[in-house]
Amino acid sequence: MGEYPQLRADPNAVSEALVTIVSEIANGNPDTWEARLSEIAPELIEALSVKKEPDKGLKPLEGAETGKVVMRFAPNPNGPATLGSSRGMVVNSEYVKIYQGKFILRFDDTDPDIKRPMLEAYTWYLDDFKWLGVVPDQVVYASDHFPMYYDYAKKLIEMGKAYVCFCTGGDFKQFKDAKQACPHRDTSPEENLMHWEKMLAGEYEDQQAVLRIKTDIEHKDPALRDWGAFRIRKMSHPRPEIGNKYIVWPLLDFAGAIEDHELGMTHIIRGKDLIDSEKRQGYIYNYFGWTYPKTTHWGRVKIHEFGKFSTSTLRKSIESGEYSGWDDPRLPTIRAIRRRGIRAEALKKFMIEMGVGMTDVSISMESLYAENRKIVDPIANRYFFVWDPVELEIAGMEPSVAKLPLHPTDHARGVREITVGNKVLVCKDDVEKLEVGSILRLKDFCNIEITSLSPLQANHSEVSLEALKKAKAKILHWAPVDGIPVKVRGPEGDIEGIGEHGIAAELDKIVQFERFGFCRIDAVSEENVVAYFAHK
RNA sequence: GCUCCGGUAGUGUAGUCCGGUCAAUCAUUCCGGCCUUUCGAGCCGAAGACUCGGGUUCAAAUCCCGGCCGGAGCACCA
Repeated sequence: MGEYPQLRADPNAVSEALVTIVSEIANGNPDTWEARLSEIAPELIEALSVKKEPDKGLKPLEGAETGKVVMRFAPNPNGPATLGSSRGMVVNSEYVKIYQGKFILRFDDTDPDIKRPMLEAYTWYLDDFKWLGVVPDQVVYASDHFPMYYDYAKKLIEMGKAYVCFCTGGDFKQFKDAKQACPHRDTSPEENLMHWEKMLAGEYEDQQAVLRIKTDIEHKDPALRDWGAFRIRKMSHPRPEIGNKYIVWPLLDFAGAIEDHELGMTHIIRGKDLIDSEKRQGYIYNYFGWTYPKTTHWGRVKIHEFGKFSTSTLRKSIESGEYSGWDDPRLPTIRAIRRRGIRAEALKKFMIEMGVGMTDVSISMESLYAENRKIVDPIANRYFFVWDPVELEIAGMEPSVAKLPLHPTDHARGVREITVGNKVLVCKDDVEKLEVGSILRLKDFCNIEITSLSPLQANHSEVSLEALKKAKAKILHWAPVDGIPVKVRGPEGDIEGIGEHGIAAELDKIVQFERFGFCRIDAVSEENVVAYFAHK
C-alpha cells in the first residue's frame, strides 16, 4: 500500500483479498508458483534467486558531491592513536575515498599544558595512517597558525563580537549560570583591542585574562553562553619550531572553527562530546557569514577487553615500567595491535561495519579478531610451539626427520622438516590428562602408547588411523628437544616455551602456533624468538 | 541544577527520515552436527531483539506524548 496509494481507499478489502490469495497459493507448490509468476510478472523471476543483501559499508554522506568532499581527522597528538581514534581515521578517510575528495590530517596541538602534545606521537599518527593505507592529501599543524588565529580574533573584537574577560573561572561561571553579563562584556571594541594587544605582549599574568566570544548570555543552554576562545599560558610548545613563540593559546572551539573554514571542510564526523561545538562555533560562522560544514556525530566506544584508560594514566604506567611501551600488547593502541599482527584491512572492515551511530557502543575484540582470522588463516604458516614443555621419551624410536605441512590445506606451500631423536617435548597441560596405556597421536609424526608417567615414557604404537579415531585418541603437537626458545607476549601476559626451528625464518610474518593461536614473529636472535600474540 | 542526544538478539549493525514489502538484515558470540592427523579453518543447523506505558491509524520498530534507562555538554582540555 505504500507503493500503490490508491489501494488505501479500502484497506479492509485489500486485506481480505490477500487472505484469499495467500490461502490459494498455500495449496500450490514451488513449481506452480514459479510457472505462474513467469506468466504474470516475468521480470520478478530473477528476484527469486537474489538473496536479500543488507546495505554494507558506509551510508551516503548528506549533500556530498563526488570530487568536492573535504574531510579531516583532527587528533591532539598527546599520545598515540588508539582503537578508539582509529574509528575517526578509518571512517573519515574512507568517506573521502568514496567521494574522491580531499583528506586532511590536522594536528590540533594548541594546548601546551593539560593535553600537551607528545613529539613522537606526530610521527606515530603518520605511521599509523601509512599502515592503514591512507595517504592524507594534506597534513596541517594547528600550532603553525597562531598569526591567523590572532588575526581573526582581532576582527571579532573590532566587530564587537569578542571581549577580554578578567573574571576568574569561578566568577564567570556564577555570572553565566545566572544569565548575567560579566563586568567586562560591554567594554568598547577600542578598549578590548588594547587589552588584547597587552595580552599578546605578555603584560598580563598567566591565566589572568581570556578572550571570550559573545554569544547570547541568556541562552537557555548554559553550554553556549559566551565561551572562551584564547587563554594565557606562559609555557613552551613541544615542537621546536614553536617553542616559546607564543603565550596566548587558542582553545579548541576557536582554532577548530577557523581551521575548518580555512581548509574548506565540507563534512565533519566526530564524537558526540563535540556536539555543542557546532552551536558554539556557529556564532563565529554567523559573524563572518560562513557556512558550517555538515556534521555527523557518533557515540562512545568501549571495548570489553580493555577497561577505561586515559592517555595520562597510561603514560604514568609506561614510565613506571608497568608496560613496556605504547605498543605493549596489553594496550589498546594501534601500535600494539599492529605489532600483534592485526591487519589494517581487518580493522578497517570492523570500523566500517560499525558504522556511524549516536549510540554508545560496547564492543568486543572478538569481532575484530574474527575479521582478522579470515584474512590471516589462509596465509599463516603452521608451527609447533610447546609451552610448559615436558620431555617425553619414546622407546625404540630411531632418529628420523618428520615432514609436516606448512599449511593444512595449501599443500603447494611445502613442508617443514624436524629432526627427531627418541625424545620430544609436549605441553605439561596435555601430560596431566594422560594415564598409562593412553594411546595418542603426535601430530604429523607417529602414534604412541604411554608406558610411564614419571618419567614420561611411551612405546611406538602401530595402531591404524581408524582405530585411533575410534579410540578418540588425542592429537598432540610437539617440539624437538633442541628446539628454539620462544617467548610469546600477549594481552594476558607472557608465555614461554620451545618451538621448532623453522619459526626463526618467519620474522615479521604472522604464523599459527597450532593449538595455540595466531602470532606475529616480532624478533629473532641466536638464542630465542619473540612472538606477539594476536588471537586464537 | 540547566541543556542536548540516544535506547533493535549476549555484542555490533540494517530497517526509523517518508507507517503497510518486518513473521525484522547481516556479522560476531554461544550451542549442536559434519569434516579434519590443530582444541584452528570450513560447511550445515539451532537459539536469540524492536526499553516500557499510553495515543493516532484499517495498520506502528517506524509518527505523537509520558515514564524508565543510558550518554554528552555546561573548562582558561581536546
